[in-house]
Amino acid sequence: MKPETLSFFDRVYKVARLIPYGKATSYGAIANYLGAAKSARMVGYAMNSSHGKDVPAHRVVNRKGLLTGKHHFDGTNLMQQLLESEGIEVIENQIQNFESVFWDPSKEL
DNA sequence: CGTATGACCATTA
DNA sequence: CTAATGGCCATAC
Repeated sequence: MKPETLSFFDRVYKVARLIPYGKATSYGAIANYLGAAKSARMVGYAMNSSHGKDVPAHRVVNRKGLLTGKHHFDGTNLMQQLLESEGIEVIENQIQNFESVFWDPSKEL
């Protein structure tokens, strides 16, 4: 019931679903992997549209590991809880040891 | 159709 | 060092 936007969004969703458990990536990393390093915003916007999809948006954060999009989740700390549930330490909406859980599609794939 | 905004990132001043 | 700006694509009004 949603017209196939068929764009970066679809590709972003695919990559987002490829994120392994206990890992997280950044918008720019995905955009870079898609060949649109300057379209990091689109990735974030795609997540916004990912509502109702199998896209683990909680595993996608900004370059600093900051849960910028946590505000878009159901609850206020839902995103943080999900990440912590995966073994990722999150404090004040910021992922600790981010590089430790950073998953770069461009490198892993 | 044109304008404004958005879960960002990198560069330049 | 911090602050400001450009770029990208899609959605909403």
